Amino acid sequence: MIYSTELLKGTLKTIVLKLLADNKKMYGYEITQRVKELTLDKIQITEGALYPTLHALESDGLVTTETEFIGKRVRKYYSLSPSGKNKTKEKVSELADFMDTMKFLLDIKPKTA
Amino acid sequence: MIYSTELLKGTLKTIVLKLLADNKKMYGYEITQRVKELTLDKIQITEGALYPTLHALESDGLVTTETEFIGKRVRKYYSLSPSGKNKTKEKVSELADFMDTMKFLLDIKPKTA
DNA sequence: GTCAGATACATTAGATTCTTATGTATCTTT
DNA sequence: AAAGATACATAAGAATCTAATGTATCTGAC
Repeated sequence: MIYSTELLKGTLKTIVLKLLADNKKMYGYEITQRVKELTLDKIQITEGALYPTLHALESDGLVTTETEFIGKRVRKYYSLSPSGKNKTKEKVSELADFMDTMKFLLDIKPKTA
Repeated sequence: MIYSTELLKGTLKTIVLKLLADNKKMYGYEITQRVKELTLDKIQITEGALYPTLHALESDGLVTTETEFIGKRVRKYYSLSPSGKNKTKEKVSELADFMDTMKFLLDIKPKTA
């Protein structure tokens, strides 16, 4: 199963932040591959979604970047800033809370027969 | 806590379908109030989001409607069609699966120290 | 009896966030 | 030499929400 695309909406930023919190520094392509691998291909982050997200995180001051050259090819590493670490905790706990709420909502029993 | 709005995206249709599956028939305003009540105000469905969603479900043949008059005021009840019932099962199980995947993803441990 | 707040429908402009497509360039494997 | 993987990026369009606005009726408090 590959999830219908609208489910990912709103969770991408949190996923990226959490991965950076766990891995110190990562680059864009690596993030797409890691997510694909960890979710057994169920979640595939497209580059058109990822790069704008990374740029937004950077302009919000949540991540910092450093560029490396692998041969002649550029590789741009992203790391959490201090405020990014705080934001990650917020977003992860918000999402966890939201998922609990949703689980409850999807298990509710009838009120009217 | 009230969830940041982007989280709701993609889950609204599923919430509505599930409520209809559990309650046979409901009207729009009732749905907003029920969700608000069940989630202790954490999720508040706006009318601007709900009504277009209900109309879309209807034009997709997933729900049927019947109009009632309460005094002079119109009340429009929505009920699941047979295909709506199948769709509900699909969407609920997809969302449940997605949430499991997300929980795993948000709990992952570092790969690189 | 009137006025505020709740009930109940609906639409629209604008924001956000994604997909799909496209572009550029390098590296690796056959 | 060519195909596929690696690696960055942008842009047009679709989808889905918020916030604002509109209309109208009902109810309870003063």
